[in-house]
Amino acid sequence: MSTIFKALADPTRRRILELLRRQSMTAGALAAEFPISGSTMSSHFTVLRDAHLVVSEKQGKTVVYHLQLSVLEEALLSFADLLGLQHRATATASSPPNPNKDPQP
Amino acid sequence: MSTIFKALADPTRRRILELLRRQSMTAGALAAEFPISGSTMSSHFTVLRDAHLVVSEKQGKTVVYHLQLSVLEEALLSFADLLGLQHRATATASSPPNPNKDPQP
DNA sequence: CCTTCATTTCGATATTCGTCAAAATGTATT
DNA sequence: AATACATTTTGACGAATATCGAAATGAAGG
Repeated sequence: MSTIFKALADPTRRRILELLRRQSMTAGALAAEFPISGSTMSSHFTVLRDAHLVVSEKQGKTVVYHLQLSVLEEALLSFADLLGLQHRATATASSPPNPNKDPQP
Repeated sequence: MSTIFKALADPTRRRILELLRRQSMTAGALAAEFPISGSTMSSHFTVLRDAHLVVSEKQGKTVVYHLQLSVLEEALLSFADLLGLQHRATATASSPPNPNKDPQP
């Protein structure tokens, strides 16, 4: 729980998640979106990976990062429960506005 | 946003919120629930106050802390929106299990 | 094989964080 | 006023964090 909130506590990392919701991206493509060094980005990726908010997939020369929306969802939900926040059916795996690949077969 | 997530990133602070949901409590009563010093507790209170997750009310010799559930709710909700998480009617101000005072007149 | 490209790891540094004990500040009560 | 109590502020410390540039690793491609 702390791991997740700690991961969410940094604006760069929240923005990374936001970008990854639209589409999975390579480390390089993500890094290009921020004015910080690649090595710093890499450590942000590590934090997000450790929190299981993203997974990485090596694809030849590059590394693609995927958002794990369900993990975030679960965490937020169980925290909300802890505090007695109401919520009805925080639907799992709702399709993002424009999914990664497979443009609607 | 960062302020809130940062506040939530510490287990002691999350537990404080949890306790305050059941009932508003004085600084001392809260401190008694944790194995850490009063001064440390005080700085946790400051973090929570800065995030507007609690408000403090001076009552004579003591200070009573109140949870601001709506703020937490709003933050979680708008973050969920940002990530496109579904949610239906995260009802505001649902009465806690056993409200602070006024035992059901 | 050697180079190039993508990413991560490694030190290094500055800042923030959680913690404590001691001191300071209020607020009653005597 | 002097004392006692509740809380906060201060100053100190070690651990963790965000950041960088340089070096290391790994995968194609020539």
